[in-house]
Amino acid sequence: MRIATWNINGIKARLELLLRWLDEEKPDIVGLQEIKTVDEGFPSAEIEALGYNVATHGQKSWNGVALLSKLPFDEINRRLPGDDVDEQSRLIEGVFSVEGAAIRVCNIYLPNGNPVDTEKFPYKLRWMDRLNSFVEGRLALEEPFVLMGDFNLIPAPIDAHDPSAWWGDALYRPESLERFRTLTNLGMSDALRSITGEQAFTFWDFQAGAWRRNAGIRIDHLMLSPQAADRLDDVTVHKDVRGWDKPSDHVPVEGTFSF
DNA sequence: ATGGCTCTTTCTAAGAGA
Repeated sequence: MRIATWNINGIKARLELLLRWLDEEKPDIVGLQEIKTVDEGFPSAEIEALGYNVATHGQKSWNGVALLSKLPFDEINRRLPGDDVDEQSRLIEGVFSVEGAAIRVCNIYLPNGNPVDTEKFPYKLRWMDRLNSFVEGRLALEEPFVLMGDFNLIPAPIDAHDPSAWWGDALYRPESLERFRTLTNLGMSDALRSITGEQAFTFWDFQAGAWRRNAGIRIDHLMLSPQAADRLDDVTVHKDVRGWDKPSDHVPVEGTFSF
């Protein structure tokens, strides 16, 4: 089974790109972030025509996440628990049956957190604290659990073309990295880093010739419970998609699993 | 090499992204 995450940066502007990639790669489960539309505006019919079931957690203008799956959904969960007044649509989770067992796939769009001297940074940190509490509960289920998405987090110096340029940025601040380490310490492993020590970027800014200069960062991740990590065979970063017409600034990251 | 994009909106300029 192949499970992918992709920040699509606006589904309306990116539908042709998504359909082409789905048609070429035919992944089993895809988590999209930044769909930037309400649920009613999501082009489900075109995606269902390629054989996918679709679940969305949309929001007007900003944020918004979706799950696409060739397998039927046994369960769908929306919203990150822990703050009843948080209006931002940043989490959708699906449960699927494979070989008689449950596989849980949670798709997130973690807050960016910039600028750090505004309310956006403490919101990011609180969101990460809530996420870690949520993950603790999921790990107690002892299931194959994939937590994937745009984490807006650079895990280590190797994950940026120029780490020093990110010093002080919410994606690389000590407070953000500390909370990401907590996620790892709870038992979630970084799929790509468990496969390779090589540098691999997932985002290149639209500005300043970042793609041409390969001035990227790695912020899109698949984090795995022990039961999912045991079944991981490979991780592929679909870097070529960044060079397609009207690309997103992020590319798909896909894990291949033996279930 | 300090270069400067692309999305959204009861748009037409401004906020957000990272």
